[in-house]
Amino acid sequence: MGNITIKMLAKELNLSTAAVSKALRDSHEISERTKTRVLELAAALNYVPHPYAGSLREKKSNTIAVVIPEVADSFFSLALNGIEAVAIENGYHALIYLTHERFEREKTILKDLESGRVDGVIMSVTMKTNTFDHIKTLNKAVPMVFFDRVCEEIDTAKITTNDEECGYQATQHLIDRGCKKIAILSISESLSINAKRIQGYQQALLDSGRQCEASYIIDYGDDPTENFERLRKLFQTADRPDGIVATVSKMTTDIYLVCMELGLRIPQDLKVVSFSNDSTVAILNPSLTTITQPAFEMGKSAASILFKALKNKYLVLSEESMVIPSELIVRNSTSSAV
Amino acid sequence: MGNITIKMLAKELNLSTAAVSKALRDSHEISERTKTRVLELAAALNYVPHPYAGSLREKKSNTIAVVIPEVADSFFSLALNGIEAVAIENGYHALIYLTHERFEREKTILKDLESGRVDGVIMSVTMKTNTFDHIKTLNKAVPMVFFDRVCEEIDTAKITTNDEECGYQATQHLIDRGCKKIAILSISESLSINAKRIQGYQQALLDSGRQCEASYIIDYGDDPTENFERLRKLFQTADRPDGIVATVSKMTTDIYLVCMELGLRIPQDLKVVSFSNDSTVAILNPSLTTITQPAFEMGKSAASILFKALKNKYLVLSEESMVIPSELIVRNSTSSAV
DNA sequence: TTTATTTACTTAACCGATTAAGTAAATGAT
DNA sequence: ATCATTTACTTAATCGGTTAAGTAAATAAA
Repeated sequence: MGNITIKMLAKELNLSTAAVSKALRDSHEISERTKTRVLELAAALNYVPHPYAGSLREKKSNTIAVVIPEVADSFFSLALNGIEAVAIENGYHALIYLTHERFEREKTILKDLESGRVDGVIMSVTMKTNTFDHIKTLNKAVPMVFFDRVCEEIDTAKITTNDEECGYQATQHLIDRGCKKIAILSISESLSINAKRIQGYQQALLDSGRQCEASYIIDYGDDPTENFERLRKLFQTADRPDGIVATVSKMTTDIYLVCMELGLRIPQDLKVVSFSNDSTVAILNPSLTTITQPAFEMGKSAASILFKALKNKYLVLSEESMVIPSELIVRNSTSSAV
Repeated sequence: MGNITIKMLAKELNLSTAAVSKALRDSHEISERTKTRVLELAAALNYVPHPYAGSLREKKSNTIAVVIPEVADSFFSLALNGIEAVAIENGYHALIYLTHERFEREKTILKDLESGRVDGVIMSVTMKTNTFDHIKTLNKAVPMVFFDRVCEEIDTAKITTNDEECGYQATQHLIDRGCKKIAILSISESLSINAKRIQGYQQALLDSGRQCEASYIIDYGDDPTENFERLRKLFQTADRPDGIVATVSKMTTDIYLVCMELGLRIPQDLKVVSFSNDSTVAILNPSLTTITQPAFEMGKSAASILFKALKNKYLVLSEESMVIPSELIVRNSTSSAV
């Protein structure tokens, strides 16, 4: 587009581009008179410096990348809100990349980011990320901060919540409310947060003198119909669970719908706890007991730490990792007596 | 970061940077032997071209900006999904800017975008946008496409849904289900889509021989407590409505909560229709009758049209506007007999 | 055999900004 | 009055690519 450049300002004012550049940056080498002339013309012509010219020269893009699986998910959209807020504060721009849980896409995106397009990367890996060379390669070129779905193999800052403890808490809560057979829905083998939540679940069962039956750990995959069927089957067995932990928000809909279909009552026949950041949980029928993650704060912290690293290149990112606790919010889906 | 550049490849291969550049772009001026040598070294050293260098020369950033009020909102997050999908397909990158409904922020963002940072802009204005100079100025420099919250004053492509018709449909549906006193929650005076929804509401009332009472058009603002209070007051009057249309999703929670608090039963005492793209509406108590917008498709279309314009600079954007209809999905919040 | 053309490069300019180094004029110091 | 310093600029190099224009050598045409 035919935009105003420094060259055009210089010509108009009979100055060199260097003088104009320095005037705009308030250099002591330029007289007040000239500064005023430059600033006035720049304002009049609505001059906006071209960001890529400066970036090239300064080797600094003032841009970060956010690589996440999905944005139509309360957790990630809230986290993105937090990231963006901090980015703006720091005069940075945020490029967003959605992997849609596809490993190949993640690889392609990270490869592109090696180019110098961004100064730093904030990311949450896909459910399927099980090799890490692409991440290691990028991490050599650009500072990275992980949040939520972190990658243990990379030595950098990781913002997580207390997943294992939450798995424990959720399960313990169901035990406290009288559940005997507690199931858990698992999203991905390779995801560390998923593994931790399940570890917490197993520990809670063990601590209360129960056994962990593998058949109560249900895989929840990509295929919605299959997920639904799997739940329906589970809920129709003689040994059907009387308590269930959903490790991600979107599982909740299926649980409620299958219960409606089969005539199972929540919480009388089945008590439900879900990891969720949805604002509608309070008006579900019954309202849903949740483990609510500090999504916004996690995004904010991830971004803050990244900017700290960008300002201080001697910062050791791996020492900046933090764990922000989630909250168990008890509602009616786990009421004991009704 | 110390990345591989064309200069380094050139030195290593005893070639000029021009030769390397041409080899990488498969120019006929370069011999097969040399191309192979270049390509092999580039692959071995994991060369990724610096995007800003090319952008500067080509005056093309391969980046678009998405300016929206919020991302923690089902409509916008789904739309963003659609936009991003099309961007990737076209080899483009998406910069995201959130206005958080703040007019000043919108102005600052648009000003920055005049710089040449992006090749095009997709946007949905804030609730408060009531002057348009900042948009007009940007539109002179960069092609823009509006979606959902469009700006009538700007002559360019606008992707909307049939808002007026939907306001009519929602209201008519409540009339059909026997409602006598129908209220509507309004988000913003200046927002054209809001105005249209309310026009549809008024038309439906008129067409069925009723009067439109101003007291049934409720302003819903920024302050959550105030919104809640206003609803509570409305529902406590002798003349309280027996039907209500929520023009945005987040109002639903308040309606349900106020009803719970006051012991009003949905749908017996109050029937509710909401504009919403939330996936949880089916498991609310009672499940919520919605006008569901084609959010993903709107995002996709907006992006497709923008890229069409980027490929063909003679395209007249204002002729590409389109209206994608929403869908009334009847659920239990508007059941007539119970 | 001589000239024309093609091949396979290199040189140099450019995109828009920044900045180190150079310079002429004005001011200050001795 | 002379040299030193400061002021207020300009020139030129740079970031990492792309490309128009130039060129030497090889091949083809007359």
